[in-house]
Amino acid sequence: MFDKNSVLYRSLSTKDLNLLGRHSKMKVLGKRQYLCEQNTPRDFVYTIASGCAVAERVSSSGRRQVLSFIFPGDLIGLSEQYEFGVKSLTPLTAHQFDHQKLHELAERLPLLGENLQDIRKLVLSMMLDQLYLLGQKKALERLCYLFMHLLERLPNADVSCVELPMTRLDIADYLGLTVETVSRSITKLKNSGLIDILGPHSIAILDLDRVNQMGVID
Amino acid sequence: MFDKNSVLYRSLSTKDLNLLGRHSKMKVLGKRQYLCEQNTPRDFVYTIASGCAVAERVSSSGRRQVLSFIFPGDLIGLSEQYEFGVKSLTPLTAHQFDHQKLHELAERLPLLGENLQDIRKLVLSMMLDQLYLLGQKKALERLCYLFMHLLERLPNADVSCVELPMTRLDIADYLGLTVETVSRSITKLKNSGLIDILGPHSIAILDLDRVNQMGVID
DNA sequence: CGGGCACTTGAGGACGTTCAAGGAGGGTGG
DNA sequence: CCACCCTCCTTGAACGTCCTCAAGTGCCCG
Repeated sequence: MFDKNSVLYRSLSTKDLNLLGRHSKMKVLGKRQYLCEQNTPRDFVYTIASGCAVAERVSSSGRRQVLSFIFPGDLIGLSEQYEFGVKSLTPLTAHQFDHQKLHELAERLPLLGENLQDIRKLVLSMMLDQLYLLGQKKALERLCYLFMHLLERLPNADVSCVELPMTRLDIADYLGLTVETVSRSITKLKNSGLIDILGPHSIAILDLDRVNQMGVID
Repeated sequence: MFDKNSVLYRSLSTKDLNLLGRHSKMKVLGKRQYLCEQNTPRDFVYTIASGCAVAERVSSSGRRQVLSFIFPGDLIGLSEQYEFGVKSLTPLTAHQFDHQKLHELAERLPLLGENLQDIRKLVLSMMLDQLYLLGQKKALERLCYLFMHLLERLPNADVSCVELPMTRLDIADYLGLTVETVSRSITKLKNSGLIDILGPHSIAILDLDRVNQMGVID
């Protein structure tokens, strides 16, 4: 039932997983629907079972920063309040937990508590990477970072075909660029022979070394 | 002994503070010295008693992202490994705790544990702000954000005089800009009458409303 | 007093944005 | 099933912001 790749469920016994299952509810969303909305009190915690989503922060002036793309296994809702909205990119299924219950369970199942801690560390580490990305890297480098990131995180991605479940606008708002710059940069990467464009929503990575080198954050 | 403004010590009884004090050691640093270095295993947790510091991440290519400016009361070292270096900007004093001991104490003192959780939330929230800042805001807006931030956080700051304990390069690396852009933007803010430059390391905020409006993140 | 570092300012250029237009795909209703 | 529309993507041209390179000034510290 639960995705073994999820950090939340890692190392848990079948018994523990069943216990978790009894406290979870399945939530199903269509395309471009909100799993949770910005600035609302957190009621539930979710783990993504299938599909992709985006965590976004929209200011009153209308500008939007995409904080993260979200994939199967990921956990949503660790902070007290939803400081950002989460919107599905594809049809999506998620396991819904009452956050109070989950923390009670974490007290009883030390492994679960550890997993929650690990998730917090992962989130922190990813955010540090993104800060470096936005502060220091150029448009082409940012895109290479994204492609490597997607290659790692998308369930069915491989070098010969990386699906892009998000729009150019989502990418732009994630990388701190405009749609046009994203589009032009992708074209430029293709013309340089680093990637191939298989369709508007899928690319192939032709020169993994160079894409990786341009994208890495160390 | 301990700064009451620090979130870590908030609400703690004198008895609890004394208990903490018995497990802490004073650490004293000069200017521009490392409290902890990037990519070294975390051995200690620190709270800043006096002085300012900067949390920075330097990549192998030499580019540097300043993650945060650090002020009295702030806590350093919650993550497993130092994912960033912390360097003093001014002479600095800090309370040093063994991180193992601190977490044991947090088990025994629920208030302390809560404070640690609150700090994690604050850090997360500040990082989200900074992501928005770097992804969406322009140079002038970033500077206004910094000034408002310093006004809130610096112990002795008020509208008529905000000290800047960091160099232009620190500011540039924090805001994802170059030294020259920072310098020019400060001049531009002065020429627009939003601020006054009292010296290379102190400014006055003349039009608080507009500076705030340009800097806010919502 | 000298040297070095930090800060400022200028000129020119690169990178990214804005504005505008055109095309391609997908979904809906006739 | 086709026509239409809408959204998304791409491309071009002009512009603006920020960066790079370079020079000059001021200040702190030895």
